[in-house]
Amino acid sequence: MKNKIVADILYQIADLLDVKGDIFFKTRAYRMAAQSIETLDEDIEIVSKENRLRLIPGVGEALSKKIKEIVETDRLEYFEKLKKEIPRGVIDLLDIPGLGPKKISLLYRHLSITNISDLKKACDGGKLRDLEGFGEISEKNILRGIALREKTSGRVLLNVAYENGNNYIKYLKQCKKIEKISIAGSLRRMKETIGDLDILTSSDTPDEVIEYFVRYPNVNNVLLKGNTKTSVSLNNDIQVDLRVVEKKSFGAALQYFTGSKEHNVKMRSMASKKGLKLNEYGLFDKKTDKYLVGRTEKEVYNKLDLTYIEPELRENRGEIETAIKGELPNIVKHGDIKGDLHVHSRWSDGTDTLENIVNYAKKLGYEYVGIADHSQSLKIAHGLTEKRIDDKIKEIDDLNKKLEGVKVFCSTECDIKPDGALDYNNRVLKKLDFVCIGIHSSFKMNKNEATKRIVKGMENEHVDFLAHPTCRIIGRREPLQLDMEKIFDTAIETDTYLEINSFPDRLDLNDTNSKFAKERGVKFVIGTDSHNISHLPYMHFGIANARRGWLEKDDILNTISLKNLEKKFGCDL
DNA sequence: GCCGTTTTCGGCCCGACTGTTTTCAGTCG
Repeated sequence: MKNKIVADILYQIADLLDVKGDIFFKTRAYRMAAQSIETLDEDIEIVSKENRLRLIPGVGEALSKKIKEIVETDRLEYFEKLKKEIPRGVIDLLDIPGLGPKKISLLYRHLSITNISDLKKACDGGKLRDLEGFGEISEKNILRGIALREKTSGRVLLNVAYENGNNYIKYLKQCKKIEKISIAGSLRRMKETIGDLDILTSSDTPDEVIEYFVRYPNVNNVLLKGNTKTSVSLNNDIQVDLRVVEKKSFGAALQYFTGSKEHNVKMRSMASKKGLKLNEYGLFDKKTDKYLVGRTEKEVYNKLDLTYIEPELRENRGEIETAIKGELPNIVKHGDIKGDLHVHSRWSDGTDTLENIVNYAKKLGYEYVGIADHSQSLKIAHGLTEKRIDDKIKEIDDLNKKLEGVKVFCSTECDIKPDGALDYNNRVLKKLDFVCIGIHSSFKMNKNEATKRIVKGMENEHVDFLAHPTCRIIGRREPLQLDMEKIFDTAIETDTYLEINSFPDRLDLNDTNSKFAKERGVKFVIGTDSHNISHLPYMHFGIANARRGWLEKDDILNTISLKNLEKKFGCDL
C-alpha cells in the first residue's frame, strides 16, 4: 500500500512550489489530491494498475501521470528536480508561526537562509529589518516563534488540550456578558493532537468579553487583540484563540471555526454553487446578501441539503458526500459504553486495588470491568506467573460474590513474543474469562516479520482481542511496520476484536485505520489501558477516536450488556 | 493543476489581524 508515500510526495511538492512562488491554486490542487489519496479506501497501486486514477477527486491528467510514476518506480523525477532547486531546510521554515511561503522565499533569495539556525542568527544580527516587508518587530516575532517550536514541537496531546480548554471555559462561563460559548477547532473534532485551542462565544459587547478573556490567570502573553478576536498564550505555551460573534451568527461561526479547513472549503464551494455564500456570520444569498440562517450549525447544514455532520467527522473524508445522500453512520455515543476491558491492577504494574477500580467503575456507570494485567515474561511490569494467576482468579471470584451492579472479569494482556508465540500456554489462557494480547518489546522488526508475529498471536483459539495494534506512541515511537490489510483480514477470520486504545499518547488504532478496518468488516473494543483509576476517564478519548473512525455502537464489543458479554465469553451465568 | 446542468477557459472559500505600509500583502484558521 503506497497511498501514504504518494500523498507525502504530493504534499512536499506543494510546499516546494509554494516557496518557489507558484500560483496558489496549483499548490492547492496538489494538496487536495494528496488528501484524497491519503484518505482513499483503496490501494493506490490497484487503482493505478486499473487506470482509475483520474476518478479520484482532485486528480486530473497531469497528476495521474505523476502518481503512476511514483507507484511504479517509487520516485518522481519532477520531485527530485524540485528538491535540488530548494534545500530541505527551507521547507522546515514553514513550521515557524508567522512565516509563510512568500516571506521564506524572500529570506532564501536575499539572505540565503536555508535552515532555522541561520534564520535565528540573522534575526539576532538584525539582518531581516532591511528586507522589504520585514521590520524589527518581525525579527522579534520570528525569534519567539522559533523558541516556541523548540519548546513544544507545536502540538499537544488531546488530553492536555481537553483539560486546558475545559478549564478556560469554566472561567469564561462566569462572565455575564457571554451568552453562548463552545470549544471549536481541532479540539472539538477531537483530533489526536492539537495545535491551539479555539473558543467561540456570542455576546453583544465583544470588547468586554475580550477584556475578560485576556485576564484569565494562566495567560502569559497576549499575541493579538482585535475587535472580535484575540489570541493569547498560556503559561504552558498553549495558544488559545477567542472569537466573539452575534447570537444570530453563532451556529455559522461554530461550523466555521470547528473546521477542518478542507471540510470548510468544500462547504463554501457547495454553497457558492447553490447561489449562496457561507461565512462565519451565516449563510447568505449571494446576489442580495440577504441573511438566511446561522443561529445553529444544524440550520446551516440543512439549508445546504445536508444532514447534520458530527464534529469528529468533519475532515473531508467523504462525510459531505455521504451527508448529501443522508447516509451518515449513527456514530457511537459516549453513553453507549458499558464497561472497560483493559485495566491494569496492583497484580501487575497498576497502582490500584481491585476494590478501588470497581468503585470507580461503578461511579462511571459501568456494568463490568476487565482486569487485564501483564503476563509472566514482562518482569519489569510485575507480570503474573501461573501461580499468581490462580490467586488472582480466586480474589476476583470472591469479589464478584460480594459485588452488586458490576462484574469483574479476570483477563491478561498477554505478551506476544517476537516469534508470535504467546507468553502463556493454552492451559493458562483457558482459565481466564477472556484474553487480550499485545506487543511490548522488539518493535524494530520488518513489516513481514511483524505482521506474521501478530497474525500468529491472533490465530490462537483463546484470544479475544488485540491491544494497541500498531504499538505507536504519539511523538515518541513510530507505529510498527505492518500489513494492515492482512491484520484486518486475520481479525475477521479469527473473530479477534481490535482495540482502540484510549490512552492519549496511543489512540491506537487511529481514526483512519479504524475507518478502513470497519469497511472491511472488523469489530472493535475500546479500552483505556488504565494503570491508575485516574486513567479510567480516558475512555472519553477512545470513544472520540472511534467516532472519528465512523464506528457505530454495533461495531464495538463493550457497548453490549453484561448478560450478552458473559454469553460471548462463555462465562458461567 | 483541476473542473464544468452558469463555463473546455476562467474561475478556484472567506474574513480578521498584523506589520509594514501610504492603501495592502502576507499569514492564519
